Amino acid sequence: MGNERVSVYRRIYDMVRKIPSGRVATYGQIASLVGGCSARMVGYAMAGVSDETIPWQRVINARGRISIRDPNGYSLQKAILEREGIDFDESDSVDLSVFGWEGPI
DNA sequence: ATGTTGACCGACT
DNA sequence: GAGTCGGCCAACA
Repeated sequence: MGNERVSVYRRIYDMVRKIPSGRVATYGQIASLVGGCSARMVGYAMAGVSDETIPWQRVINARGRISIRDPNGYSLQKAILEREGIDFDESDSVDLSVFGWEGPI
């Protein structure tokens, strides 16, 4: 408790930092864990990331697909995730039951 | 202030 | 599977 001083964005980024390499989380999952924000806010927060220490690439949508519309950003995210060991099936989707993050303990 | 646009989501057709 | 819709809410014009 007692973290109301910290902005929601900061808490979103802190939660995203907890996702281990080789795992992915969904926007809604992060929003739910952080509380007080919607999946849309998480997506918006990810879009503005410039900090190298934030593993923004490990956040994908609830269907297990990459949500970036820009083709360059899309292939960048996919490439990084594949390098981390994430598998994409023939329809470019990740099996969340295999690679989905279980959450912070 | 108002309107539009998103790296969303779930329900529906 | 593909579209559409309403709800969500910050950022921007």
